[in-house]
Amino acid sequence: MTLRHFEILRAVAETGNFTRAAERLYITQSAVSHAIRELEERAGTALFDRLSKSVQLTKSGRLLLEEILPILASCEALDARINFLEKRAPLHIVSSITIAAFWLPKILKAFQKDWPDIPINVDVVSAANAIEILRNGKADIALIEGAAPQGPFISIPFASYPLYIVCAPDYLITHRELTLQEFCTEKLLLREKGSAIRDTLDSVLYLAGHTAQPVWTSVNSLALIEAAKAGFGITILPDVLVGELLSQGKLISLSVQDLLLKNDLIAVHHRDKYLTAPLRALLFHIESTQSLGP
Amino acid sequence: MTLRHFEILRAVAETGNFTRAAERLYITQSAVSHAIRELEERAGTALFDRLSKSVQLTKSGRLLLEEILPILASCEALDARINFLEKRAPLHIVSSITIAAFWLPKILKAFQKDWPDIPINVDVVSAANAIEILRNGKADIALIEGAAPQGPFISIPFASYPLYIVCAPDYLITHRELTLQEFCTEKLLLREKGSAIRDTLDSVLYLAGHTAQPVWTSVNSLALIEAAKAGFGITILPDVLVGELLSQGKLISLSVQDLLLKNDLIAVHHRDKYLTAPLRALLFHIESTQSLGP
DNA sequence: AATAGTGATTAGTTTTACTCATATGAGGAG
DNA sequence: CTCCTCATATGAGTAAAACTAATCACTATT
Repeated sequence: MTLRHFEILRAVAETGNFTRAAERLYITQSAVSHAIRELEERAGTALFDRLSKSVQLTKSGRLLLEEILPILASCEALDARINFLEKRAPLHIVSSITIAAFWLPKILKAFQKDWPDIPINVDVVSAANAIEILRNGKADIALIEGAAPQGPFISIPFASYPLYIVCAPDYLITHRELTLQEFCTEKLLLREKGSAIRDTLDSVLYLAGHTAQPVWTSVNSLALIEAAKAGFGITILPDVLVGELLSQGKLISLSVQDLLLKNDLIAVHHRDKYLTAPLRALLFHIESTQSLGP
Repeated sequence: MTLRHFEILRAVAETGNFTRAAERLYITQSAVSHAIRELEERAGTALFDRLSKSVQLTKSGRLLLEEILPILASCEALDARINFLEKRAPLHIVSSITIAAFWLPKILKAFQKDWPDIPINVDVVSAANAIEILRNGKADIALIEGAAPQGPFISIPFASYPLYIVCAPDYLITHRELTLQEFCTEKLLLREKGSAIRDTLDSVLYLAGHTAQPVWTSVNSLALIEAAKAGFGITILPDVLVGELLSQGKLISLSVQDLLLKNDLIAVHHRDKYLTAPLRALLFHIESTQSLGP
């Protein structure tokens, strides 16, 4: 009992004639005869009465036909859509806050011009969570800041942004060029551990034998900006967030010896996960993003 | 894209493992691998991500699986019922009035003991109509009285009943044994042309050079009985209808030289129509009916 | 009686589905 | 680090299935 048998049964029922059913299916009458007989043997009863000039469904045949018609219809509908499976599968993106705010909108706008029908799902999470979600296969791609993660992943750097070490103009400070050691003794307003900026800072300090002991920790960069503006201390933030404040003179920029001044953005996907055409297109748009980035 | 591919896809999705899917289906892992690849080539995208120890449906794979599950379920439900197609197909019987009233109840009761689930449909029609319905394939079997019909039919005589020529005791008549000619000059109360009794009578008279000119014609034998009881004339009726009245003396029996005294009952079916098991059983019960008949 | 139109049958061929044997690759254990 | 286990992939060969070609048998029509 295959779909083929069902197709042949339907053709015979519709033409009332083995020979014409065969012509419609581009096979020989003999093949039709075989197929119907196999079905009849399987059913244990005749499906057609053979009249002299035509065949006619028996009651059993009619019952069977009624059952197979919807099955055939489903399969044919499926067959028509199977080429477009990818176009109906949603893309799941996890992204850091900053990338989601400043890069992702442009990327997705460009992507959706090419693939307007792909549903897109964005989750904003920390870098560490992003990788975990990727590992579990719950997302197709992660856009994070910082270093390429260990594990079964493929990382593609696609942009970077400068970081500024800033404080309020009235924040009391001896010089605008600090050593690492001096920096560590200042009042530091920092992002939480696990965030790209903080992790990079911590590792640089660790290698130099220092430790940052922030007076203020926040998961939200905007809170750090406000704290810095109010003169509570020194913070490190992306140019996209503080560029305008610097030019307005509401914050001033410091420099610290040997301290990183930029953050890398990377797109990460699971090594073993198949790249669908839409996903490849998305990656292409991400890679083309460097020039768009601030 | 065959049902087999769908079965394999489902097995892999459920086990998350080509090898175990193969074991479940009693085929080799290689066959599973081939089948999945064919589906993936057809779909133009991966359906499973190959992880190191297992495989996992991609989003496209999940979409496809959702579509094929109901199809597979329908096919399996069908497969379970296909053996019993005959048991769901109704039998369509056409029958003459007399047979329907006096023989059919016993026959159907016996039949339904063996095949309790077969729906049965009885239409009571004239003999001529019965054959026409049979010719069009609208009925499976006809139970009629009279001669075997011409055409692509198989007729099985299964019983016969005596006919009585009767009139009221007070009906004025010279003798109780009439010649054909005398009979024709009496007031005749007869069934309509096309009925078994009338057709047989007419043909006997025609061969002897006579014609019946009834004073009363009815499609309903009971009306003829009442007319005869009231002394309107002579009628010819089956023993099952008049036997009791004769023994009560409300009607008396006459004899007519060379005139038929019995009617044959035959079961007729179309030569080209397949005999299902239930239909064969019904025919068997009909043939066993002789002894049951009155 | 000849003929046209139909399905059935059977032997042979092509195609498909599957197996067998082997390659390949990722993890984990010694 | 190498070897072993546990996976899938691949390719050649085989068995099974589907199909073809040729012919038969039957019915109805001319």
